[in-house]
Amino acid sequence: MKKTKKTSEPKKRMPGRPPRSAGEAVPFGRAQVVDGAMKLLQEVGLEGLSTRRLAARLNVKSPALYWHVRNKDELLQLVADAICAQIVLPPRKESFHERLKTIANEYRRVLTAYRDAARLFAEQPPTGPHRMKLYDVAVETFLDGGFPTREAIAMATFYRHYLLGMITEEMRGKGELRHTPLVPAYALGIELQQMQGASRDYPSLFIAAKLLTGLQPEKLFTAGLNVILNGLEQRVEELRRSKRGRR
Amino acid sequence: MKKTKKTSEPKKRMPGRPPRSAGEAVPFGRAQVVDGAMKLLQEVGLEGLSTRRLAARLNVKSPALYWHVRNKDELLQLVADAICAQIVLPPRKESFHERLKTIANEYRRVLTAYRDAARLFAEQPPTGPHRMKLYDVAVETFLDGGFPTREAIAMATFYRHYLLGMITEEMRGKGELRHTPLVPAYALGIELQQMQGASRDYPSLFIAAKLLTGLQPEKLFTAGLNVILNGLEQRVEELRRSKRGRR
DNA sequence: ACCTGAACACCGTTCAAGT
DNA sequence: ACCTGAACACCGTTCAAGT
Repeated sequence: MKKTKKTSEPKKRMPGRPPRSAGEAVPFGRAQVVDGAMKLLQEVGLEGLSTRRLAARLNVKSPALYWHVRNKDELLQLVADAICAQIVLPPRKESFHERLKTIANEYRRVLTAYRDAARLFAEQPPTGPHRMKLYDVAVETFLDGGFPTREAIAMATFYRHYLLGMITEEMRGKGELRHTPLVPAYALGIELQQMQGASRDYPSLFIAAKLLTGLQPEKLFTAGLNVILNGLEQRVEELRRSKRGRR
Repeated sequence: MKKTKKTSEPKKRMPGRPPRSAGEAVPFGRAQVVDGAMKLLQEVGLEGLSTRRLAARLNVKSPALYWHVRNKDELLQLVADAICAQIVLPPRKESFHERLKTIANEYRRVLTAYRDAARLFAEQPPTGPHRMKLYDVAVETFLDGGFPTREAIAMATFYRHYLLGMITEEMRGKGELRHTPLVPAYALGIELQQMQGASRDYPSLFIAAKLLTGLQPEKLFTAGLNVILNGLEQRVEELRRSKRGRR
């Protein structure tokens, strides 16, 4: 996808290319567009990220973007892939369990660093070289773990959803989102507190709402992570047993 | 939320209300708006569901909607809640394991019946009485399972994300989405097949891409479900042990 | 090769005005 | 109480035209 087809991109600086003369306009390529989009994302969030705003930020009229990028969707995928590029993949020699753990922690490390990144990842399919490589490594891990192919790809996908879900939840109420009107989880809690009849209609939720502050994200993340890792480990053993039984 | 505050709604048919005379315009309330939105959702999907289209569908000018509904967001939440209303909650007497299982199966049963429902649920926070009740029951289940409050609400949330993730994936390529250009999972697979170098760059993914057809959704769903259920069960026992150890 | 001007077909929402 | 007309401030995208 990087070196194959994709949108026409300024040629890779071929030998005979004329050197840029002194007062020429700032070079402006796909990289700057993506970079600008990432910064804009940080500032205004996923909702606020529009092609027109991005153009304005780059001191350019909005149709200009369409020279560098097919459409908004491709732009978002490029942004997601650029973020994903920072994820460090686990070496294959690590164990099944360890590999999944480092994938999880890396996911979290990188996605919590960018505003709305988890939501972006959830919305955009894993196109783009880095995301596909990550996907590939995940599938490989499950294959190495003994999962049959179909199940391996399913598990890699479910695992991804689970991680994104945990990270999304962790990001609610976090700094980056505080400008947003009111973050759902907290809003829910506050609403519940004010809502007469809440303690009758939603007793457990009402109890929980009181504890919405003072959450310790990492702790919950590892708790959640252990749940799925243990579940997967159990499945691995199950598969191993059934294999051994067959021969 | 139903009987408390919320947007002004045609009064609950007070005693002295004048009966509707013969040739009067079709009664038109919030219920019809939500109903129309659900039908429109089925036809055009989440992307296509705009307030203006909905208005047109109801033979009304778009500002008219704002009498019945605060804004588009509230409308979407109402739609989500209406769908959620069909989920049958497990009785409390069932075991932890059983309750989570029926929640999962009900989720799947209902959400696969509506186009883009899983995505709608993932995007919209669980406001609305039915979704909150469901949330409440989930938290209750985890509390009954022995989870401390903070962990209970976290697990209920993670569990929800996991289920929505599985259902979302199952819906890719399904009938309702076939009109859509090309569904990501399949598109990915097809692209991979055509992509030269794919077998080198993404070997595991490439292998898996060949098997993207012929998936058996229910099978994968239960496989995925068992993973998380086993993981949770293990955590329950862990909590039980540590409790017993403390006294 | 890269950008602008002008335009198209849409959005969500507000608000005064009608009935 | 409920709806319309007119308008506002936005969208994403195309396409001929400029340089």
